[in-house]
Amino acid sequence: MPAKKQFLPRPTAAELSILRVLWDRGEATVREVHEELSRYKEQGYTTVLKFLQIMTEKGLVLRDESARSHIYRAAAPPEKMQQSMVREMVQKLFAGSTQALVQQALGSGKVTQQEISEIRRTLDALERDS
Amino acid sequence: MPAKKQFLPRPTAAELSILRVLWDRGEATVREVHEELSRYKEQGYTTVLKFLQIMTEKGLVLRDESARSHIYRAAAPPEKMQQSMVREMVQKLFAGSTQALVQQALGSGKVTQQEISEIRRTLDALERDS
DNA sequence: GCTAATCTACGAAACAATTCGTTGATAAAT
DNA sequence: ATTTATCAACGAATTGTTTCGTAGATTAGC
Repeated sequence: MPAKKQFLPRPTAAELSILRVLWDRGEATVREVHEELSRYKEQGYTTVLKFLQIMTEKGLVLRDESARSHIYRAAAPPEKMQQSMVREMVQKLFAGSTQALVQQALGSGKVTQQEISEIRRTLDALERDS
Repeated sequence: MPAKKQFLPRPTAAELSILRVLWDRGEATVREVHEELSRYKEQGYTTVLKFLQIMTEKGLVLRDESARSHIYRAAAPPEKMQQSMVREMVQKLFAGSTQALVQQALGSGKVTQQEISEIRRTLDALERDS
């Protein structure tokens, strides 16, 4: 039995772009990931293959080897990765203040009226729980 | 005259930890930065020196060489860096949705009652401006 | 069956990030 | 004035990231 990794390693930039494809499609072969990424960036097939092999070792993706074309999927859902990376950013860049991050994001990003309402509802729920 | 960098490069993890010290203190010598970082991580003096030299070349910090001990300060205020890095994270990890980032942050980080109120005021202000 | 195409695995090159030893210069202490 | 401490500069070793060429195996097409 292979040892399960206890916590997801932080993906590099290139690894993250691959994870996005997998999250999007659910699962994919090397060829499918490569075709998707090629739309944005010139990249060799074996480059993508190598990354997926490395990511398998790191525990970032899972591989189904039953067919000749191995099928990959992300080891964790996007929410888990988002949580982990947001947390890291709050610690390292916002001195631990979640609020500071939220204010920064709201101040510099586009947010629709409807999204504002949704955020309000989240704040309501947060208050109720405390 | 040295060419001014048009946009701040993204700092690496190690560079970011140095920037935090500089933002905290306003300015510092290599020794001061080194002493501060040594509290958390064993690190050689010349390692910190090297980083500050590299960061000077990259345009991340500014150096006053008038005294024997050069004095460094961050080239940009923390807000600028936060904005730039939050934007990148929204694009690469939240499919461009600022709201998704905000929801994720609120859901997993500690936020006090008072901070919630402040965020509400920010939302109010956002609505007025649109 | 033979040839093409497609796939994984391997290795290594190219590049970037991190670390620190050594050197020579300057200043401080004696 | 001589020794000692402190400093910036440099170069290089080490490690991590990104890239892809080549080889060998397997499948598909003829």
